Amino acid sequence: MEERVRQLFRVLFEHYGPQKWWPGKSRLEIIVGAILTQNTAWKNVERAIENLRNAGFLPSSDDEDALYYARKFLRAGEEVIRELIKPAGFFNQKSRYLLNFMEFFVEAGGFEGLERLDTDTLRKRLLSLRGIGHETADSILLYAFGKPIFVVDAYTRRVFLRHGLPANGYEEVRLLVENSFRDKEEGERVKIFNEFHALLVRVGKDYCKKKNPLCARCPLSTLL
DNA sequence: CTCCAGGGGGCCA
DNA sequence: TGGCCCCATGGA
Repeated sequence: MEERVRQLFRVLFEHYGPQKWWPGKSRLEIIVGAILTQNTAWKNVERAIENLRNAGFLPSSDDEDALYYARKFLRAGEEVIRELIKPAGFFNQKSRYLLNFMEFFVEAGGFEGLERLDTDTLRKRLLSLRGIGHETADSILLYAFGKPIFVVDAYTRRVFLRHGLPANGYEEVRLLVENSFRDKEEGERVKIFNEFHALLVRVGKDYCKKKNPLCARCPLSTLL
């Protein structure tokens, strides 16, 4: 089973190459994007992020102080944020989710404070926030904090199901992938999980839509 | 017109 | 846990 997981990764990486995820100019922007992209096309998230940037709510790089921008969210309030993120949909919920996170972020002392926590504690703190479920929490851990956590999404489940791997329980799937690379160094696993998730999204978009299960042209078809 | 996208919460059994 | 409904915009 674990060998099959490693095969999936190998074939995808050899076919597509590095995906350069997560797109974003700063860690705070990555987190904002992770919340905005919930059940939403990335194209629409880009518009919302562009609106936020033009309004001065996002750092232009990690050299800037993320706490300054988080406080700016809190000062602005729901109404302002809601209008800016409208293109990303679900704006009534997501504006609250963003402010929820920013409040948590400021109280925790920003990245500096959160980095003092061990990964398991940080994961639990994130999951306790309204609007941050398993996938969003793990996306933040992997792409904004560089933790060796694999992100399970709908595409992962479709591909795994098609290839006879467990695809139901979130934790079951996540731990299967993480265990499949446990012999690697932590830094190497971060790179692998980063690419693996992005590659699964890529192959899913190309060949594994909801109404279009994997067709014969899928690069993974050779493994079936 | 319908379907769906880089989900999550609430409710129910 | 597992199923269902709601949330909302914009592209295909």
